[in-house]
Amino acid sequence: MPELPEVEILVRHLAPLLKRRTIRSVDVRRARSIAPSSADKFGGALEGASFKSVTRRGKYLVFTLRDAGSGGSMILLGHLGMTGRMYLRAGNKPLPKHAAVVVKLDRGELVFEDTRYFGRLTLDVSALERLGPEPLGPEFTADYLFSRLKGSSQAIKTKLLDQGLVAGVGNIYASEALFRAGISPRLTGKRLRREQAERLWRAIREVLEGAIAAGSKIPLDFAGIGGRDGLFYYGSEGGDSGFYEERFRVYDRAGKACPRCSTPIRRLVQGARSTFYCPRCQRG
DNA sequence: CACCATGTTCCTTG
DNA sequence: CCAAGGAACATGGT
Repeated sequence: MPELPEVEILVRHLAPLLKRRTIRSVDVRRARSIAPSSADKFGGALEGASFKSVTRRGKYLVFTLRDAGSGGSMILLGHLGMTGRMYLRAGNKPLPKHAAVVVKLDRGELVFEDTRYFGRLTLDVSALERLGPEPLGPEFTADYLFSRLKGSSQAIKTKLLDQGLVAGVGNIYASEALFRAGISPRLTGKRLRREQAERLWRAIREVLEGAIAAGSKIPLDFAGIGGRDGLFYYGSEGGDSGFYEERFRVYDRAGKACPRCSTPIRRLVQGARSTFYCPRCQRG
């Protein structure tokens, strides 16, 4: 579920559902999924607090709460890791096998489910300080991107995964953006020309905006009322409409035809992660 | 059994 | 001090 567009869609669904809800108690079912790791401290800090807003920063969910005692603000950060999901549970359904944390509200309960337990729900907000600019915000400019990349001897694809460079791009959209920009994932930062940086800047924004627009059209049920749980899959889930089929042009498409030139898409490994690209459309 | 998976942090090496 | 590379975390799918 986890790159910027998926988190953005999740936040848009959750915000109205959680606003003004009060936390009654917190059921920590996996200690490693929270911080501070003491369930008593974690739950104690949250009990009685109410949601003021739910926003996003990079791949993080930012829950701004009103503290019951002091009346001041506090922030709860959420990160989905690789397999995290969040939704309000329908009262009649059992908890999922990998429910990590259940936040019981004055009405309903928020479930944080996470199969691999790489995600977190934390009161420690220090991770935010290390994040680079929002890719869709005003601070992320072509000049910024070029100046940050031009000294790097690292492959450009690997650099795009650096959350300190730009916040929210992950393994899928890094490949997608490079394809859209027609740039080889192996190109190093120092060999990237200004004009390429400009194209890459535009491609990153377009790819993310496109994914958000696509996600906005999917009927989802984060309130847990309908037939499906409120889960937003990036992949070929959902069945209806073949909607997901065209979401990715190169990611996970090794051996399949490039949508632009029909050359088979290739997979390579960079920094222990898969990269997908078209060897013909992405040279140099 | 082998290998792969949307992410981040920590450790080592240079 | 910094950059870069890799392992670790944990579970499931193919």
